[in-house]
Amino acid sequence: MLEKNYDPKLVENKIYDLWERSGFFNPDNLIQKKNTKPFTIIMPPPNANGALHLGHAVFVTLEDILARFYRMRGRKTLWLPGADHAGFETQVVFDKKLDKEGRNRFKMGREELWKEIWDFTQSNKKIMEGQLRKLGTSCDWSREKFTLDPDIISGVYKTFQKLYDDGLAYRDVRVVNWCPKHRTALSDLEVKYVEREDPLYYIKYGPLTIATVRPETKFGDTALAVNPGDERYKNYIGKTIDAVGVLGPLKFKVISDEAIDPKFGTGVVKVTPAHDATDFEIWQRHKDEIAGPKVVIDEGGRLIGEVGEFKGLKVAEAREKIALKMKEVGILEKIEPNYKHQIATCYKCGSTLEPIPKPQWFIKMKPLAEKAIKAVQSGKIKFYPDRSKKVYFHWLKNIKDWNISRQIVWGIRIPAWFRGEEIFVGEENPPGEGWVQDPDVFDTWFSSSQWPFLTLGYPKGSDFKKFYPTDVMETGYDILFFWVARMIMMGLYRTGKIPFKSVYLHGLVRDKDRQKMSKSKGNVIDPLGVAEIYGTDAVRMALVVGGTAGNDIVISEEKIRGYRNFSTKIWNASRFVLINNKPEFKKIKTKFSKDDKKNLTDLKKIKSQVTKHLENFEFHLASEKIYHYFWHNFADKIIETSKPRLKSDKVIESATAYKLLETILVESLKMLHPFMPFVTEEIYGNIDVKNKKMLIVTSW
RNA sequence: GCACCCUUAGCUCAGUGGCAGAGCGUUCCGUUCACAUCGGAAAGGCCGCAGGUUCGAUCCCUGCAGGGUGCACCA
Repeated sequence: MLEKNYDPKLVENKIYDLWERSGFFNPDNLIQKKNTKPFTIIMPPPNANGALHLGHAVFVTLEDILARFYRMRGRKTLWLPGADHAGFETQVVFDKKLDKEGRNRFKMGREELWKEIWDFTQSNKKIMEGQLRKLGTSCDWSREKFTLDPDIISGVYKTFQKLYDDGLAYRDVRVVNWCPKHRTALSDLEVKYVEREDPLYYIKYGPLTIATVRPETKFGDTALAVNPGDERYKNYIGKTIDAVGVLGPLKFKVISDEAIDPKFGTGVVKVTPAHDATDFEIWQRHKDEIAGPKVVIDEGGRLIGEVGEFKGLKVAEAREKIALKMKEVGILEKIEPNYKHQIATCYKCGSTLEPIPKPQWFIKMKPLAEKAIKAVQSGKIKFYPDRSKKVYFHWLKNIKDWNISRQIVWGIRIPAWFRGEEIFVGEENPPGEGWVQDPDVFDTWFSSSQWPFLTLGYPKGSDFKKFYPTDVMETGYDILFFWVARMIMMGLYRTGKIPFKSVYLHGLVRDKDRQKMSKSKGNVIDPLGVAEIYGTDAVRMALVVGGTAGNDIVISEEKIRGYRNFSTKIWNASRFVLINNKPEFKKIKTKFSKDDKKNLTDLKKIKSQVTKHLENFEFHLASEKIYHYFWHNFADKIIETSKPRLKSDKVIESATAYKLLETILVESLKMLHPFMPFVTEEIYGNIDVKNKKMLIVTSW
């Protein structure tokens, strides 16, 4: 019999243990219903570098709803959990930790650093696994993967080798997005553009004047450029002009290039191939005429090379001093003080990125992107919300090659070796002497892009044959490009098949004033903390109701409290039903009245609506419907009107009333189970029904 | 600059080509009843603005305004 009050603390751990020991999280222990296929979700592996936050609770809830729903519908359900080593992200977290301890990764050996981060992630991973359990995650722990498992690394190597052999992975020197603080290159997606006001300097180059916000790069200039159609400068094209530099006289060739916008500034540009990506490309088009990259800024953002007295200065300081000097020399024409422009910054630390030339590994994206576009256009992969595919197309149609080299230790080391001009790529060490391995590691997202098929043991694993393509990829819209698009590209490339049939994108979690949650604002809700107070079921419900695909999710403690009240309601209504059961009812043949039958028809209707909504990933509609039905139909009306009947002297009357309530209760618990698994399983365990199994595997 | 989204009750959000919805909040009433972690009731709306399509538009189309997000970029 149910206790007077529902206490999640007493119930949740016990129920989770029961589920876990039952083996039902593992599809191998489930019975497949006829004419159905397995149902597969690969969990977005949380980063093993910190505690779970509400964003994790969102994906756990939505995916757990799907897993439980399809499991109850008789499909062999695999929800495969994992953890991500999260290369750069973890490196940054660990850097901060080292900083607090007064240490620095640049002063540590590779092995030593690796070992420490390994231990750090392993202990985080363990904590995270416990937290996932607390949230009710019904995933198959026996298949859990880590992105640095040997088989995963081996698979990543094979993919890289295939890309290399197919000419899709190549090594090249490019001006890359360089973070001087973290001392690594970043992909274009990891660049955050912020608006800033800076002085715009107009500088004389002999007879011509250029405008720039970066006078400190002028030591790296190798030419001047104008638009070929610009009448003003027609006579200069191809000529070499004499100019006064801050360190003495200079000569520059004037070239013409379409990339120059005649309407901007003076229409003349200094070409600095080493420190500007566009200028680098201009140089590549004019290799015969002008000199290439002349590096004058180093990896730490300090001036180096032929920079005279400015050597060793940081960029910002050098800029001011150079401006003064230019004024002295008489080549500073004017300064526009508040020029508004966008600057590239590191998405993690906000440092201004320094474009510098570096040899890196790139992936040629166009051919991969075309197939990924087709897979969605043809409808093989569906997006929820549908509109997000427009964003997906837009990105893929304008995609640039992907820099996958990172100059950090934490990650999968690139399996490439160099010997002079020779390059060797392969899983095994190269034959012969004198090879040096690339010290760089892969961008984490490179390995993540292969997650769905590698976790299933591609190409030979039986799981791959059974569970691939997976059914749903459920993740946040903020990683549509980082992860989802790349998984589609790499899945198609490696396996020839789509990695998943549906993509469901949830939004960011915001507080009740629509603010993003952040530690500095002090509005962070710890999912485990509120689950401890109000119960996991309440937190899950609060995350689901009112949240639609692709839109941000608003949550507050009040809302969670509201759904705590709902679990109380479920508990008490169930308790009422169960205390009205009598042993003799079993023998009574009940006869439902007209009203009873109508109630049962209504129940059926609700059930089919909830089913439809879940099939369509309309979690908010399904949860609202069942919430409303249980509270305002079942508890408020059906239970209330049955009270006199339950007290009736005629056993057939009371037995029928009871039977009706029990029937509706059982069906309601089933419908509620995916959303609120703990309280429903606990109550179900106290109901005396025929051939009872655990609710988690009771037929929907 | 280009793209995408949003604008509905005090707040946060659902929703539909046919009388406008929920939660929270507010106000009032109610505790020997499964439940005060509750029940009952009420107040509260030009569905952003202007056109168009339609018998009928909050919903579909066009334009505008305000807000948000993404992508790109001119030195």
